[in-house]
Amino acid sequence: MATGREIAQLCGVSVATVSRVFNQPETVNEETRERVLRVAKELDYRPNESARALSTKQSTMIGLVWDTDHRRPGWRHPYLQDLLIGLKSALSAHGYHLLMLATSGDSREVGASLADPVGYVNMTRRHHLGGLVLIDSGSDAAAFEAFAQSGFPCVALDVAVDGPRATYVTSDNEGGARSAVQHLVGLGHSRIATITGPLGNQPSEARVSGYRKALREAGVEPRDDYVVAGDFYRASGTAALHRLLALDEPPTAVFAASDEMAVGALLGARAAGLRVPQDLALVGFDDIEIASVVDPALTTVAQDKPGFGVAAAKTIMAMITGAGREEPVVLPTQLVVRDSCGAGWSGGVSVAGPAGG
Amino acid sequence: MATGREIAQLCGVSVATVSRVFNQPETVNEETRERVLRVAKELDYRPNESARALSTKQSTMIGLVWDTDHRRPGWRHPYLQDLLIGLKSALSAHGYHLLMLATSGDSREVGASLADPVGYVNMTRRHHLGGLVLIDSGSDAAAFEAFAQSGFPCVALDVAVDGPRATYVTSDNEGGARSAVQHLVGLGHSRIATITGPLGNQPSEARVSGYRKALREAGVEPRDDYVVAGDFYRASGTAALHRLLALDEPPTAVFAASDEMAVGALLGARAAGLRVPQDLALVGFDDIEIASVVDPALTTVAQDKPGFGVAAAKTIMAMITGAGREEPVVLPTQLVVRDSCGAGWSGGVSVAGPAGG
DNA sequence: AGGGTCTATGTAACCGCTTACGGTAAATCG
DNA sequence: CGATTTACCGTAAGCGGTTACATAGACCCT
Repeated sequence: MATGREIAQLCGVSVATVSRVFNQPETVNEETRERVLRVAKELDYRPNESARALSTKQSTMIGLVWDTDHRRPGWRHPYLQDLLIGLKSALSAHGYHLLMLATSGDSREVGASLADPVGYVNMTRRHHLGGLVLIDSGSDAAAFEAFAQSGFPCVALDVAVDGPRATYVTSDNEGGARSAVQHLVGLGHSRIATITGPLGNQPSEARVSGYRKALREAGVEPRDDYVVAGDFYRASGTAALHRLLALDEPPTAVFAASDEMAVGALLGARAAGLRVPQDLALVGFDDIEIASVVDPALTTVAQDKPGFGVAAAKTIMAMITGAGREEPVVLPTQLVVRDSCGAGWSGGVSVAGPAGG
Repeated sequence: MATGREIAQLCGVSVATVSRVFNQPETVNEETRERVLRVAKELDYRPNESARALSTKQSTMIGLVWDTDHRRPGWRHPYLQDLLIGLKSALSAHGYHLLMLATSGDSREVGASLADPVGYVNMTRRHHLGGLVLIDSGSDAAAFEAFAQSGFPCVALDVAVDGPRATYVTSDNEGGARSAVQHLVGLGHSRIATITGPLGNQPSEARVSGYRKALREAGVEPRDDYVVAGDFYRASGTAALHRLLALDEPPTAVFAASDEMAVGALLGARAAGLRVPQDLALVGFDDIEIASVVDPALTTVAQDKPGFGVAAAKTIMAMITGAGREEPVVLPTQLVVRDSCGAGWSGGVSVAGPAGG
């Protein structure tokens, strides 16, 4: 591998000049610059990033902290791929790269052990990463929060961390849920239940909140027995639906806080002999791929999937470049009306009277 | 940030000894070692990986080359997440990390321009990566092949590259396809068509080959008009099915080379008024999530998704550690019988006579 | 002509770690 | 008991860049 020194010798200049050619081209004479560039090309020169990082005390890498939650094995991020695409392309534009990190081992605390070679806290310091993008896997919120306080540039996804140089990006979960429930109300439903995500999960809480808000706005008093907790998994959707159907006054519509749970509820409804949407209207959240292929196709609240990645990248870059923190970004959601809610279904909504307290 | 020098001073030893404590602990006196470790812990010391890499001329990072194919926008890898999970965990065990790279810009050739800061060829050299994992995105096969010849440790997924230190991991595509078609034959079908992946794509070719082999083994002569090309996308499955149905003697069963296309075919069949599996049996490939939720649930050939990542990680680590190349690994597939093929369907298979040339 | 600017470049220190080499003292050997 | 090995550790030379500072010439001004 050719080094700067070799180029310098061949060009009859000093290594400093070679370095300048690549870092502050305007400070070097045009003729010299071209000579250096030509020789560099001939030698197929590639600057050594390690040497560079050592000298400048910063790297062009940002860490992506992503773990499959050990407390919820089998859990998959609903749109990791789109997220990565957005993240990667936006970062590339700045010449930055993604290093995949884990919350492994004992590295969960900020004062993580030196021995753990793979935890993100460790890696951040060992590699002088420019910043961190934190994907909430459900169990790391507290550790993320602590890390954010350390003053290191980071942006979390779907968990509202705060810190001197920390911020987050999330969907308008409340608004999304609200529009979903409003849609159901508009179709004539008043007995609307919801299947929530895990307790303590922020998007989950926000969706419940949006659900309640929409109900109140419609003059319907939210009922506690219509709010049943799930965990975003499919099976919990089925279980939750069973509980709802066992109520004295079962709901005529259900808003599930994830598409997976909505599919679970769909399966449960079918097993219970209910037709969707005729006997039970269903709306989900996420707009994962499955939503459009189940039968009936799922009405759902779509998130801006690549937008997450792009927003995260832009925000982290802004924080690396400038000082201070950036404002949190809240991405808009969009209700995608398909078949499971009964809108446009020729048979009409079968139950539901006018809204009334 | 504490440095090795500081530790050395506090301990009254030289930096060389500090370095030894972390790299060749057995060569330093136990008492000294413990003293150094204690001080390191107190100072919350983290070795600077850039300095380390600069000195040793190698990093603990391996590159993951993954692009969404620009020729096929919207294409998603069928199981990227599982792949990443397997890859990451297996790599972590060796203290290695994943750096996400792209085939961007003019970096497609080995002699890529120095100016391009993000292409994988460049990154590999600039960062002294330990090796590369190449995910076939459909259009990079030739570039991968060229790169593999360069002697750099790399393992490609689903594309058979060859080189001094290159190998690949893939599924038993031929065997998988064969078992799918055998199953169809076993159900009494003889007019079995296939919807293939893109021409030139290796897994696609292998699946066609398995299809033909199974047919011949069953004494059925493959017909050219029963082989229609798709591109792995859903829409191409629908289009292909239309063509098949327009034949004088339409098939009674279809093996699609991807689940996406199988779903497309399913939609097409439904639109054409055909019932699946009664009027048309359908088998897919991949076992993506969607496969189990469509109606009827898709019979398909499952790939060992996390196995890809684990195998890739093991292989690349073996090549980094030792010299030379590793043998390609071919992962077994498994036929997952669900409803779309008509097995176990009480109505039985409606068409299909005994196999006959 | 002397002083001040500006431009272009060289000099050399430094970033933090690894490691070849050499030295010292204790242990082992014939 | 002198010679040789062994265990342990320090010295110092890198690794390949960046950059503060110094220098030198060209140019402009009074």
